[in-house]
Amino acid sequence: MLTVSELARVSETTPDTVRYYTRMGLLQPERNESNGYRLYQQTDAGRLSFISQAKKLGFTLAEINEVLGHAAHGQSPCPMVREILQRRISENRKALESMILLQERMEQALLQWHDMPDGTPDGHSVCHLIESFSKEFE
Amino acid sequence: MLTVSELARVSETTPDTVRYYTRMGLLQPERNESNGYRLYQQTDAGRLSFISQAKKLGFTLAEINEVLGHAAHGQSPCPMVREILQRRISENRKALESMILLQERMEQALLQWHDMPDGTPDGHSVCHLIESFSKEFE
DNA sequence: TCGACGATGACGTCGCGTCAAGGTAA
DNA sequence: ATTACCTTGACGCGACGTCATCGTCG
Repeated sequence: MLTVSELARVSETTPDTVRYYTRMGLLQPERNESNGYRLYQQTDAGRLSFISQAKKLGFTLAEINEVLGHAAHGQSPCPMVREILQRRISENRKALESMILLQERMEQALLQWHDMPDGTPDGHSVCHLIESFSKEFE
Repeated sequence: MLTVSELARVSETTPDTVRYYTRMGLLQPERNESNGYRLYQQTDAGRLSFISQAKKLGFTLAEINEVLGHAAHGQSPCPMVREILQRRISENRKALESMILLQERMEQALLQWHDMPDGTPDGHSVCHLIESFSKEFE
């Protein structure tokens, strides 16, 4: 039986994270009745490593929790796992595209600003760099 | 003088967002003393459009607030604006790289799983798809 | 006795969205 | 009287991190 920080150590994570996963229901330790300490089994280390692998594949904790729940009922979680990954891939593709657009906008702005002077704010303008750049889109 | 939703309409945003920006100090409306309603000036529409342009350039609301603060003191916010954008560009580059790595991991996993059957969970395994994939890294 | 560990609970991150309970305007 | 608007305040998101205050272990 392992305490929070023992489990954290063998799993290369932090006690705070172990407590957080426990709060979210991903780990269900027993309790030492005399002092209330959480007590984990050796198999929880495997569970934790499963969790971090799934996170590396882009799964959210809520999704991992579902997967673990299905597995605990003896049902194969594999079809669900495939679906989640499909969904995450298309979501991520969209997010990537908009981040790339942002990056291009930012780099283009810096380039444009290269030869522009700084200005002093007046009633009409806050920062002409940003304002001039915004007119590109109109 | 404009109410929240009037300002929201001319600025193509929502009343909730206007109230949020106000709460964050980005807008400082007067108040109608008789009913407490927020009252914005026409120039706040320009301020709001400045805010959304800056957001499109990757600025956070906190940063925009700083920029507006400098401008209000008559100081040129332009040098700060250049620095922030530089910083944001390198941060974004790192984020992009890790998202691309994630995307590659996810796509590789789906490919590998294509010819693998679903499994039933036992004591040693939750979902062999995820577990088999994790072994790639060891 | 002391320092490292444990517990719970609450609050911070970011940019809003949403909900409730009520007052106001036309 | 109805409906659309306004107010404040609180809570939700995701995945923890951190802090306070306290009890426990070796």
